[in-house]
Amino acid sequence: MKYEQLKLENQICHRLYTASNGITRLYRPLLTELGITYPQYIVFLALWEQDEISLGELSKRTSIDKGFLTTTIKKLISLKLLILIENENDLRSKNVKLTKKGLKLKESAKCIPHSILMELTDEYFDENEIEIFIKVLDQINNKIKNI
Amino acid sequence: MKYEQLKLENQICHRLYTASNGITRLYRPLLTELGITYPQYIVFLALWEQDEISLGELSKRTSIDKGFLTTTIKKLISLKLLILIENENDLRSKNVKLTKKGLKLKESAKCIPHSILMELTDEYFDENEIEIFIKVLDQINNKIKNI
DNA sequence: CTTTTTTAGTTTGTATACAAAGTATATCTC
DNA sequence: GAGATATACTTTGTATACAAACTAAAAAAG
Repeated sequence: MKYEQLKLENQICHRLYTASNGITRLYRPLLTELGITYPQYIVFLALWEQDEISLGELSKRTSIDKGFLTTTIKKLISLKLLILIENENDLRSKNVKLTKKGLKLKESAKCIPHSILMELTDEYFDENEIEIFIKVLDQINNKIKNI
Repeated sequence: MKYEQLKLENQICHRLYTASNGITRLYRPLLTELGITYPQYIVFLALWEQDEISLGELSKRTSIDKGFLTTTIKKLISLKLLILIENENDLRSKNVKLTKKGLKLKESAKCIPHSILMELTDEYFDENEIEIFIKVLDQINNKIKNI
């Protein structure tokens, strides 16, 4: 078959693209309850783990593009969930800091990972296969992280 | 650990999100040469396989939202790669049809899947693991297809 | 056959993704 | 320490993703 490799069915990338979009849709109603969106949630996951990091560092940890991160942070500041703090040692750099409201959100978010897991897995998922799935995702991410 | 499940490192979804965005970035330069974008490429993969299908059918096959598909098709029509044909039996429905130019693009696209594979796999990827990877993606997609 | 409901596609509004150009500060080089 | 270079972040422009409201035609129900 001359064009076998162009068949949609044979594109791992299309499966990945569909799955990623779908998972974001799965999160949407849960996150809407918290008043945030998926990439905003990713920002919070990073900050709940370590607060007061620079925009550059936050971009690295979340893999969210710096340009889009600027927009996202601005939005979260307008929602009183974050503030930006100037770095005295380097006036170009700014640190992101959770407000009390932003920190409190963590309590409401606690149940989200479990809820998502439940929605995804009333069909049987094999533990070992999930492990391999994660391994391959990590290989891909490792391969493309500098692109 | 009370919040262990909120750690970014433990989010399969974030890995998936990063991988999907990264793969799209990987395609970008190759597709730019053809003058198209990633979702446009997905539309072509579907049409090269079967031409003259309705917008609804195309949306189902590509998992591209109908609203966005309307925009995408309009763009591709302006690039003279497609045309829309009225369906005489149902005036609500329209069929998408490749132009000669759109059909010809297939020849230039033929090498893309292999190029992407080469870029991704100068590190070792295990055949069996890829198979499991695809299986899990299919399980996820199957689970969320109606959301 | 008229009314109701469903279906196919479009439009609108908001959020996301990201390349590329721009601004300001810091660091390096001589 | 003045000029060149690099870094941190912002802005701009275009494309993507998608919910929700809308339009028009088809199918179903009465």
